[in-house]
Amino acid sequence: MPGLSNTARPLYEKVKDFVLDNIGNGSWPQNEKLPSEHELTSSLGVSRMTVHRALRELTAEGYLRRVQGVGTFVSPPKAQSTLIEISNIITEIKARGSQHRAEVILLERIERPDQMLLDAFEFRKLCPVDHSMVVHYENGVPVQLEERYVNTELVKNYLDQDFTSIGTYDYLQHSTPLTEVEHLISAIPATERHARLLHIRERDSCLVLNRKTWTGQAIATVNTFTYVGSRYPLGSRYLPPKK
Amino acid sequence: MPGLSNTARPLYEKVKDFVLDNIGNGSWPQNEKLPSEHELTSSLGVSRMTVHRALRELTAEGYLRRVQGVGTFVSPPKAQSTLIEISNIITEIKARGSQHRAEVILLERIERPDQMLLDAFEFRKLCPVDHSMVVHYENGVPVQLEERYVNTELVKNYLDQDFTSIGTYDYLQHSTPLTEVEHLISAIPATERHARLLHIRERDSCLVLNRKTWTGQAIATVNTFTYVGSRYPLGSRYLPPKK
DNA sequence: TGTCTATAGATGTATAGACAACTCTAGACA
DNA sequence: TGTCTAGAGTTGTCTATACATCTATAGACA
Repeated sequence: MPGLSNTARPLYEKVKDFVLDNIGNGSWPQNEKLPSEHELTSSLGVSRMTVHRALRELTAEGYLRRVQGVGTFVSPPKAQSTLIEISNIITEIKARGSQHRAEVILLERIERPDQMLLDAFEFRKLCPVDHSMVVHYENGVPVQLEERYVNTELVKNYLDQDFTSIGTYDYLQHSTPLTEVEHLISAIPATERHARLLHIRERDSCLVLNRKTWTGQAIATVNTFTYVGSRYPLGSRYLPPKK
Repeated sequence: MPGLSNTARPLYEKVKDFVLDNIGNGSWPQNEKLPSEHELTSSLGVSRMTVHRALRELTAEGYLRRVQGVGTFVSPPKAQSTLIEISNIITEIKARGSQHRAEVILLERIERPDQMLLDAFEFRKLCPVDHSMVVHYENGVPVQLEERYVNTELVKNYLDQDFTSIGTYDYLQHSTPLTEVEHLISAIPATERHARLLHIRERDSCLVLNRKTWTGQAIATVNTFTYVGSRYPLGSRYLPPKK
């Protein structure tokens, strides 16, 4: 019982607090070897399974590193690699209390993709591609140009959906759950077309989020989102799980 | 034993696979109520703790939603909000096999910050700020301008560290573990200074990652990274935990 | 000196059982 | 009819125990 707080939390949470405290106040510096599960079990007066669960979760959260047969160690502090959450623009606009509207600029089927598209899809054999462009407005102001290319072999009836109301991913998620995703964020100067659609000047800076989706071997979609930089930055906030 | 794979994985992993399979092939659609732990226990022939661990981890990973006293349900598919990992540029350059070099452009102490700085730090009382600018090179090509403002009250001896070799965060992490972080990604046109330091043209598009760090109430740092968009995009790849 | 092996010690997984906490509902009761 | 209550069902936590698996090392042995 020495060291464990007496608030009404589960025991394994108290053990986690105990460990985080020791890391936080410097008692257990980086790469320090923790007491073994057995030692913690007897010194804290809880069962080994409880200690084990606490240490396992802290490991999953990045605070500890465990090596079977050796021991448990304090990990170097994280957040030198940090997570950012990219959310669906429709839900985000609504979450901000703004009004959302979408406008379909283009819907077409490309029967014979050019070389650039073929490369992007890593095609082995030729296959038609569906192409869509949608502009999203927040309170009447255009904030995002969304461009999608979809492999027709993998997603049927892509062009039939309602592009103005459905979430970016919802359609694909329903048809093919558990896919792989690749993201790439970059900055580009606005082309003449960008400028016209987003009400900005040519060569203004745009934030581009490129998203590729896989199912098995073949690539199903390439989505490109162009955000107007200053109007719509991507953001996130990380709060450590410390209570 | 019906339904569990026979590869050499731990049992709770097999149970997770079993659940993910049923979600993936549509047997258990969105919001479907899963069999209770007791039912899974007897139908799969494993103990309840094993089932419980599998379901708990799948819940933490976002696949399930559990309500005490009611049951377990299939969550709507995730990845409409997706995670991106931002890594330290030094380690990333080295991971790509390139050579890294950094050049200190400026080191100064601002005794009386102007209004813009005061706002960024949300200062209550006046306090000097340390300011640094470093350019990072990959194989001799400038790829990033790193600008930091540090509250001197919270981080002592900031200007004494070796800016060219130490990781972006390492120093701060050592002195103050378990901090809060806020990120903002945006795109801006290069100023004359950017253009000169990064060997690009004025008004070229730059990717900006703004990072604020907090310890308790006061803000410790505001970091600004300017990536040259096309040369150094931010990226990530998400692979579902399916084996 | 070098190599192999047995072993201690650590973490990883699995089980059975018990109790706690929460939700919903059928049925008692006014 | 409306309200309250007891209970069944479900998930959450905790313990005690056992065995598996991995690692490092001390000591036997060539």
